[in-house]
Amino acid sequence: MAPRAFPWVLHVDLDQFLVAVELLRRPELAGKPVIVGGRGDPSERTVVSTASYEAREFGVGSGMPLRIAARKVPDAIILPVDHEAYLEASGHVMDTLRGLGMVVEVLGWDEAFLGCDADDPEAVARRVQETVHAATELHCSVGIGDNKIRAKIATGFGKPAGVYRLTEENWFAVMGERPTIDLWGVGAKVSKRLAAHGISTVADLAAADGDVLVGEFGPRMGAWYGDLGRGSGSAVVDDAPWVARGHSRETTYQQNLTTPDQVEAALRDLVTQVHADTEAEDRPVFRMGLKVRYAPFFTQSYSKKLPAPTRSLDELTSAVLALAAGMESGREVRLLGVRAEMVMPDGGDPVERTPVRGRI
DNA sequence: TCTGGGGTCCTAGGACCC
DNA sequence: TCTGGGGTCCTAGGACCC
Repeated sequence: MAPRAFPWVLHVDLDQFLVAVELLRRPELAGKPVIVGGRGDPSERTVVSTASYEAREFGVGSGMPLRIAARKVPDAIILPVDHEAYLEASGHVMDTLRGLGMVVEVLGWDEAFLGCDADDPEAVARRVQETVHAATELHCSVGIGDNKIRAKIATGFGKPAGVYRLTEENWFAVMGERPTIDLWGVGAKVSKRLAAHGISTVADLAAADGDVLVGEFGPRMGAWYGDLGRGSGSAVVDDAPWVARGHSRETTYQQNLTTPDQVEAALRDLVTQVHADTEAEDRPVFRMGLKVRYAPFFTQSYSKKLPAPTRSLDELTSAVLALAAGMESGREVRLLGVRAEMVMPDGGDPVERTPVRGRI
């Protein structure tokens, strides 16, 4: 169906999704502090993907080094990330949502926007929760908004397993006095830069001088942040399948790489994986990128457009090795990443998307 | 405390052309 | 000998999200 704007947007977000999927096959872990991350080994360099609500009580959350999480919750059950299982559960959830006859815009493994025409969106939200639970035994929270921004932010107030409505009516009452970092798309860096202009709250941002924002962040992002402060945004829901612009593979090595031979072998391995990912989509590659993190934590990236789009592993490999010639010698390498950008399926330009996750 | 992996989009500055 | 302004393409780096 062609994308269109809806009077209501519902944002569906599965509660503690990775943990919830694990609990389905290990119900005896319910009620315990469960952490999903890496290969399940807290001695490795990795982070928490999802923590159960019980583990969050101890201050553990997504993105935290697994080592630290294990220290905070000594009796936590730490499980490895099982992509296949989550992908399958995710597909089941998304199919269930489509089965309701609604337009579904998938945002990630565990969340989606739904277009809603009904007069009583809360009733629809409850029906979504019941249907998803009946089909998958998974609980979700639902945010209701008059656009995607507000729907997305509303979900946070509904967790867990609740429903919350955020519209032009209550935007400033609910969000006005909150810090800008609570907005979707404002992180630590941007909130600090805003604060330097005396912009601390959402209401401050909404009232901020557009010229100040544009001066600080550029024409597009400046305008974007102003709109974000006012909670204004698109209500278009688009169920067109996602087409990736590229694929990348990266590895943080448990022991830093120290020799050029180790680096070259690792790069060849990564290029081979990326090549397989692009071949799986039958799409030629037009640009290759290389990311290097030197110890202790300094990142550099390089990229180069190829002379012509190609599907040859040899050509991708030589391109990456050529980029690697620009690496600093004699420094220990902590992470390597290889990225391939692919020609769009119809050969045309990629469709324009907007700043937050390219989706709103 | 020590920081994953896979994505997206935006901005700035240099090169190059007219 | 010293020098404009505008446009586009390319690359590096930054920021954010799940």
